Amino acid sequence: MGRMSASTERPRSGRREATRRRLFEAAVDLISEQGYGATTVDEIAERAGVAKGTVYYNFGGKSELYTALMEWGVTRLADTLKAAVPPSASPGEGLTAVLRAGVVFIGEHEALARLLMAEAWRTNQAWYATVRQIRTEAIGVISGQLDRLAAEGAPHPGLDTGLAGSALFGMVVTVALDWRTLQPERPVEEIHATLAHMTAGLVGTPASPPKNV
Amino acid sequence: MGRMSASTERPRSGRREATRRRLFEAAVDLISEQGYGATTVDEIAERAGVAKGTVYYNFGGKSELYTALMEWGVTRLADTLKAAVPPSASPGEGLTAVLRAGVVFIGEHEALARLLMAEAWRTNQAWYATVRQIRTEAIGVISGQLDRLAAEGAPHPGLDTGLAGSALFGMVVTVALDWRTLQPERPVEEIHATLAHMTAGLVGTPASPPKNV
Amino acid sequence: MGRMSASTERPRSGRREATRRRLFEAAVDLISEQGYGATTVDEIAERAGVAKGTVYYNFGGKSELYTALMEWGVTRLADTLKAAVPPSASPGEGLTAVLRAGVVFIGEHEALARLLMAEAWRTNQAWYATVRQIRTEAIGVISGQLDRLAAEGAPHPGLDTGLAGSALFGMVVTVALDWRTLQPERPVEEIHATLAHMTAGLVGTPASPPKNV
Amino acid sequence: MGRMSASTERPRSGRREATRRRLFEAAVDLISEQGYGATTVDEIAERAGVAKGTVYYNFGGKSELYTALMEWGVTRLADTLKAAVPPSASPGEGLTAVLRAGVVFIGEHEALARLLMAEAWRTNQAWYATVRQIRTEAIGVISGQLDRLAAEGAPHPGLDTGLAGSALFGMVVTVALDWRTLQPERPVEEIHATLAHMTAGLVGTPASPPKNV
DNA sequence: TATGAATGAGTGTTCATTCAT
DNA sequence: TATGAATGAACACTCATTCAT
Repeated sequence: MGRMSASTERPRSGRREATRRRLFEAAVDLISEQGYGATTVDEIAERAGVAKGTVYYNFGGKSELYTALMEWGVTRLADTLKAAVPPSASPGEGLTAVLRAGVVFIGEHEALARLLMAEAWRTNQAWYATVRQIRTEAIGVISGQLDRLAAEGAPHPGLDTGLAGSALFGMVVTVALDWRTLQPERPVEEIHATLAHMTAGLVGTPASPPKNV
Repeated sequence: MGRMSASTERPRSGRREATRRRLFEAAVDLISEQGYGATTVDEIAERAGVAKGTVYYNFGGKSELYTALMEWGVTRLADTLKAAVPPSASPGEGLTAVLRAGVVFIGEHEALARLLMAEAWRTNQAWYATVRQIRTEAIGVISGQLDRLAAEGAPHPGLDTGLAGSALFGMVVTVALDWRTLQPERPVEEIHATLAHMTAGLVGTPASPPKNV
Repeated sequence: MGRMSASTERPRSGRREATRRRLFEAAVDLISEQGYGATTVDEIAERAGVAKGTVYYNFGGKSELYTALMEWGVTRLADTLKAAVPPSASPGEGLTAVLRAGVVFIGEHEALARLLMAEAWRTNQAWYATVRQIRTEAIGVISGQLDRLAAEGAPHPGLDTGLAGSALFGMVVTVALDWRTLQPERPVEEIHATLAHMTAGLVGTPASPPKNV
Repeated sequence: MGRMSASTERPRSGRREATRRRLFEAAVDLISEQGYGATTVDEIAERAGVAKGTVYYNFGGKSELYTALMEWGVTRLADTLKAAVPPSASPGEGLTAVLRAGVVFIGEHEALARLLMAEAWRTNQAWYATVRQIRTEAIGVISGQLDRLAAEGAPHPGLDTGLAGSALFGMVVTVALDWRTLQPERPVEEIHATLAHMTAGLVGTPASPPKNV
């Protein structure tokens, strides 16, 4: 937060909050398509339907807008993944659910996912810390399920669940983005099915006939 | 006399070819560290030890240099992966070998891998076609091994090997970059081992005995 | 709010219009002295007392500024010529008046006249259409008087008044510019007198005393 | 072709002279269309079919090439006009002949004529002196005929023949260029006829019957 | 006599940022 | 709370010129 001078937090999104949201949406679309450097503040303001100065009034600058954007978006991803695991789920079910939720989320927020991958390893950017931290959270949700599997004496005792979480995260994002970019007409179920095949060995599911779960 | 010969090829490397190579090397380093937008032509020329005009004389512009760079680099990746599969290898061995080669390559060419992921889904860039095409080649090598597995009646009959190839590609790049970025001190063998665990179900390897770690 | 109003017109001159005018004035002087290619945007901005970016904010680029300039200037020429013919004038008087007005205008706007001649037949320039069109207007005022003369059964029945207008236009501009460039100290009346001599045959005026013919 | 290094002037145009001529021709066309500033040495060399360095080897630089060009071209104009007056011609016939020769010359050397008008009043250019001097020569031929007319007690006793020569020169060039640019399909005779009409008053020709066409 | 790769000062243009309204 | 005219440092790019071959 941080603007807000005299009075306290105002929950109701007045004119200001609406402006910020419009700027967010304009920025995600443009930056994910063109990249941060190639997207101008003019473009963002124009697509949002406001004057250029308004960007500065509301966010202080281009990079602050971008950081806020990443924070906003990636938090939603982490929250979505966390919410995807039913409390009663078995570890295997939990893992499957998380991966499915990831695919669905990316299908609905392609732009954000593209940004996430583009910035994930660019360590010398101002917003790297933000991206990394929340990316870690997202991966943590996956690793959490792997830990539960391991605790149950799952197939691979010595598995490095941290690294494996990163692996599954990369797998999900890559598959989902390739799907949206190259074959957007395919039903999401086919994507899920492929991922289920890929992780069958981990989950301990008999590969071909997924009777249970 | 004096005009270009028929094709762009120029057999004698001579002065010009040497200059181009130096510019390539300077550009990969700088752009992968700083990003395309944040890298200036002046910097590239300076690191290559040539005058700025030489960049334009040889490549025509910044973006053309970048495109040539991507083509050059990503071709090397695809070639490396292709060379990684011994002719006599079983499908399972072949897949394992490809993934290992991918990790090794990325370990040695982080810069390139970062660029690859950053640009992979940025469809409106001038160089998108180049990146996509050669990325497809790289994934094709993986999918090829999966096809061989499938032909042998591997664990998952209905597997979409194209999508699965993309999944494994994303997994390998993500893991390898996370390794280099967050835990560069870990031995490469631990990375291989984790990937082996992840793909055990596919390869049909008895999951339990990962003796080599 | 905030976007452009319907047309490009902007009723309140305000700050912006003042800036544009200053840039115009700076540009005419500099370009007519040095030529378009030899005049830099920096120079124009400096003489106008604004920052370089302001040129781009207001005109979009150097060539657009130049086009606007030509349009502005040449429109003034055409307007001046049109206004020079008193409604009650005879055709002969009208023609004389137009030529006199042309000489006076050029005497006061050498810079513009030089540009006009320099660009008049440079057909592949961005601003050629503009120059040509308004030049045609100016010539049209002359041709109009010639038409009236012809209608009165003037000396030369078969005269191509369009071409003749072009001829007189070229004559006036050439004489006026040679005057300003080579003999600026001569009184304007001597220029008028010479032109009157030259056109005496057309106008049918007793050229002082045209005893014969 | 020979080597032949250390001999004296070679009147016969060897390889070198041919190269120079090709460069001349390329340069007139390009510069007259685009202007001096907008024409690059690369373009000139390419159109001439030689390497860029050859321009420097033969002329020393771009502006030297241009100066040589102007000198070459404008000398030809003056010579042509001088040659156009038969020794036996009356002053009136002589003037008519000069103007006709001017139109014909410009019809065949449009490019040169455009340059002449574009540079005629640009006093701060390196080649201004050249242009002015030879332009003066050309006008001198016209003024010469006017002087003869005046000496015969021609229609306008007090005529300033210097200024009048300039006027006729401008008239001829303007008409001829407008003809080539806007109505190139018209026969040259129509242009001559119009000019004859315009100068009828000077020449003392009975206006109505322009029998000679 | 000619070439063309290389140069680098100079220029047009962009764009994040400021600020008076 | 929002605007948009103005800014100027930074940048991509141009092109006349040089020189080793």
